[in-house]
Amino acid sequence: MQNFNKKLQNLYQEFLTKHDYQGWWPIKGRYFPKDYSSPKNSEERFEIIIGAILTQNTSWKNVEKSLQNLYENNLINPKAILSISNESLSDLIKSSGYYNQKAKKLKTVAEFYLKNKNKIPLREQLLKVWGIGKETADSILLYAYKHPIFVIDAYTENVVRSYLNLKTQDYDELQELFYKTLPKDYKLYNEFHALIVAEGKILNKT
DNA sequence: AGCCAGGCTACCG
DNA sequence: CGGTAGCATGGC
Repeated sequence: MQNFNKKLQNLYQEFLTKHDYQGWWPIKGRYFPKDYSSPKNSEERFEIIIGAILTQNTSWKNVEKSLQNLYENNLINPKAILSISNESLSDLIKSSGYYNQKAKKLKTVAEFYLKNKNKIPLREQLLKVWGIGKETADSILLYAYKHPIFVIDAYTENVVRSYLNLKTQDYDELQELFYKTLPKDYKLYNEFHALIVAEGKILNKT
């Protein structure tokens, strides 16, 4: 077990050397390596939340195009999202796929965001929102609210399996692994998850 | 020309 | 309950 902890901690350094700082979460298409200050305001926070929805089972490349469309129409704020029709909204986010579902999800999230204005959401509250599951909730808590929450995704499962020879697919179990092993530091969790994605992308091709 | 991407919901047995 | 079809575009 001690050995396992050490392996996981070493993996962070290893990936950092290999991939360098990732600069997550991107704001307006730009990454800021080694800068963990975003979101700097409410608009950036809402942009991250929108991105977290749009990227569900979808490559970030496709999401960027949708976000660009939303900027151009001044839609990176909850009130604007709520005032546009479902048809127009889904049209703007078409490149992200599942656009009918996601248009609805964006509205549900916008409503939640307005209702809890200036409040930090709890994980259990986020999970009750239609369209937000564990990974999206955790991404929002980590990247939009800087909470020390470790995000688990398909890449994480893959990386843990190939580097640590652990083959669980259970979200909670995987998450617990990281909590038991790493200090609760949101910058560390931010970088580590981004590095796992960088590594996971390579892993899938080989 | 398939297969997959920074998942989630609804429904099935 | 656990398992899975459906959602849908763009890139490789």
